[in-house]
Amino acid sequence: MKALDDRALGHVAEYFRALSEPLRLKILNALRDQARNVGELTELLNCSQANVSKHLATLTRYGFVERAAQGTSAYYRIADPRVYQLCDLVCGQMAQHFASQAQLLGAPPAPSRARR
Amino acid sequence: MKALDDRALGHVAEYFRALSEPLRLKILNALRDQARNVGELTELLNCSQANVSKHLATLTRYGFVERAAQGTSAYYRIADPRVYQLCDLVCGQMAQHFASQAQLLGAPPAPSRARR
DNA sequence: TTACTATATCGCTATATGGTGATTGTCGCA
DNA sequence: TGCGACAATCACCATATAGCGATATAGTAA
Repeated sequence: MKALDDRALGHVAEYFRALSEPLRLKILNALRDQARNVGELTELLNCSQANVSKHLATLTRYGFVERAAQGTSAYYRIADPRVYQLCDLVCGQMAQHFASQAQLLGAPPAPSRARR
Repeated sequence: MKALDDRALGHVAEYFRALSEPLRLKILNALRDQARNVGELTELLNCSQANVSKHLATLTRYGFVERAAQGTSAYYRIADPRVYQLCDLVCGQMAQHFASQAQLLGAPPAPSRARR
């Protein structure tokens, strides 16, 4: 990703946006170990079926999950487990960010250089 | 990220959202090799100064960049280079996603084992 | 057929936010 | 002091979208 043209960069932004909704992350988390159908997800996540379907459509469009019809049900499963690498990276970076913020707020001595 | 509570999950979503704007990605890309002030970024990215400032505020809030006042200027630099790891991961996953989509659409022979 | 279930989609509202121009605040210099 | 440059913020508009209830669609079984 040295010199990205605008088009590619827009795609990357869309990719991140697809992961920027708590409910979609919950869905990915619920599918971590097993495929589930819409009804199961609706119950697990405690929200409306329409909403789950809409978010599943988004996740499918970006290739995060795959759909498999089975009778009248639709089972979804993780299409690319590497999405969890992204989440793990973010978690690690967030942890460090929060730690440094806590240090800024709570550290009395303020050793090197403080304030933003 | 095994069992994330809602609070942490919301934070992860916010983190991804911060990276879901093309202009913010452009800024990060422009800061890849060197610190720049707001005026330079405004010219480089060919957009309004107010807009650049707003996005820089967002990037600062989430710890992606750091601000250093210097005279009347404000120089911004990458605070955590690991953000590029995220972008690289996304680029790789996107490339594969597009490749498989192209294969689904246009591939006649489907050589070894098709479809991811 | 008819009835039932499961999922996808539609229409809608409320909210969030990207973008802009104008304004404000701050710093450095004459 | 006043002036000019730079950056941050304000007020506003336009758009995107999460969420909801209602409806449409597809599969299954009687």
